[in-house]
Amino acid sequence: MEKRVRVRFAPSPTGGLHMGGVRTALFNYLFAKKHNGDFILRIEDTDQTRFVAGAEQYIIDALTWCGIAPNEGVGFGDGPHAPYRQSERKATGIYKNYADRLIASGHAYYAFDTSEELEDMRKRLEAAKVVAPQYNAVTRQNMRNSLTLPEDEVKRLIESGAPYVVRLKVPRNEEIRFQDIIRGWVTVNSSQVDDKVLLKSDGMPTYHLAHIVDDIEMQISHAVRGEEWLPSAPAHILIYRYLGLENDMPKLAHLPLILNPDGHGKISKREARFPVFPLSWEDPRDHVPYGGYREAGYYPEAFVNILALLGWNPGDNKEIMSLEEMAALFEFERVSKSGAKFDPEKAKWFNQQYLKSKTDGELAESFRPLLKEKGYEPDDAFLKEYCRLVKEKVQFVNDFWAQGRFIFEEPEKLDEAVLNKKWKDTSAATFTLVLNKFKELTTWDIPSVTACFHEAEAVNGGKIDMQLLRVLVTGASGGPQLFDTIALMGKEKVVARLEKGLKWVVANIEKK
RNA sequence: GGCCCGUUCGUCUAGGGGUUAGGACGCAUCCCUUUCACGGAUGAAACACGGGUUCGAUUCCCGUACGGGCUACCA
Repeated sequence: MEKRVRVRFAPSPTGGLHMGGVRTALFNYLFAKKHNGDFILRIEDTDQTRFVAGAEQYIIDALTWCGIAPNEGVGFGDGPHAPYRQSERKATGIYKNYADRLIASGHAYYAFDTSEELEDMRKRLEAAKVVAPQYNAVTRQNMRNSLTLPEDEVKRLIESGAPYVVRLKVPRNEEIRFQDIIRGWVTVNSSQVDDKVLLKSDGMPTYHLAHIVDDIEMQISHAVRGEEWLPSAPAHILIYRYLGLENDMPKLAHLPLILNPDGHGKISKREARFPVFPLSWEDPRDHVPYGGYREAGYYPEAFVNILALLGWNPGDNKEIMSLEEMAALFEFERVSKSGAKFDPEKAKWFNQQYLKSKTDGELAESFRPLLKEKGYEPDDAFLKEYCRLVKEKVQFVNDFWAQGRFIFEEPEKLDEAVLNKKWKDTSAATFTLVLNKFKELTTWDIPSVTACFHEAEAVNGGKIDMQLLRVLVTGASGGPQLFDTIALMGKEKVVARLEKGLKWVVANIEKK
């Protein structure tokens, strides 16, 4: 019988969760949803030296914002396997129990080497031109551990409280073969694997031991994680094997990494010219602030959509998909093996697609608070119309203000490039005519304003340059639909702008 | 350096022994438009290289190159 699908996202709270981590969480989420399984959040806080206050809450907030909340685990309600924080699980003695089992069966051992002794070993090996210095089947013979020390000495050391670690006893030369759902068969020789530390001298398990114990205990069916774990997977296979759990271990899926669009390597928060965090993040240690996708104006649906298509696709050409649609289509067989460079331009396009699908009312509601910050609180009808005009021009609600700011505030200057290019000796008379026509107008709406302009053209005896009118009224060479904008601004404002603009242009622009 | 993983337009990717190698972003041109966009159409743009296997390879195999990851009592 197939195991119930239970997957976990297991970050360590060492900082803000970046977009790569979110994507790992997302794939876990999609897979769980597709199979009506469980999605668990487990916090892997076994490294006390790297613990960062607030990081755990950030992870919870980020997953929530993205709409991919786990249904079990830290921050999302305890399930049958509580606690879900490894530091708390350690208190139950669970990790030590498993380590003891490995020691009892002869697959793990105590090591008493100090960090200086380890350092010396590495130096010695490097001096001897050993390419990959490591604590392994060969070098452990010369170190202080329970395999080299007499039994009573080991006993004495432990009883005296001497610090020790527990290491995995990796065989010297053995082919380790395992299957990855995404990559197929992977083979590594055990000579490439070092005697990994399982239990640290502070009693905490390392990732290698802890995640295996927890995946077994929590009955995880699939371990989905980043490609950076591929090299240590053989060691993990060995641990499962020595524990007699190879048949119960989760299936493995190593996700390709998200790469920097320019430059090299995986995405780094320092050099990126785009947000790398879902939510803004400030590390309490150095107080360097980083912007987030939320603050940049991305819709969570868009953000998650972008991420999903970085390394996965449904097989047809569909790109805009809801979480539900993606979950229905998701499978690891369609996850690519190679890393994907993130394209910030395409990310913006995705957001634009989502923005275009919103109603004017929805847009008005999301723009209202931003506008209030600027000191303006127009009525609903005005705001909706504003959004209708401006939405076709932008990718983010955050840009709504800049796009139509001139409607609220007088422009500081008029676009001189356009004026210099197009202003003619007859222009002043032409636009005075337009101004006067506008002044006479009693009904001020889109059809009336449009008709009024056409009347002016009739009197003028020819087309009147709309871009010049645009500059005179709005200051800019481009912007939303002109007549619609003029109608929205109201007669008083338009007339005043036109008068003032005309005066300024006559005094400052050279005629053609 | 060693080990592991990878390599289709600039980017994300579809495809897969015989295809005009498809789509999307971006870019260019045109159409729509008396302004600005949206939209529509079109175009430029890719199978890393060298050997095999085969009637035939971009697709399978092997090398090389390039890219990425790992190489801690970090995850």
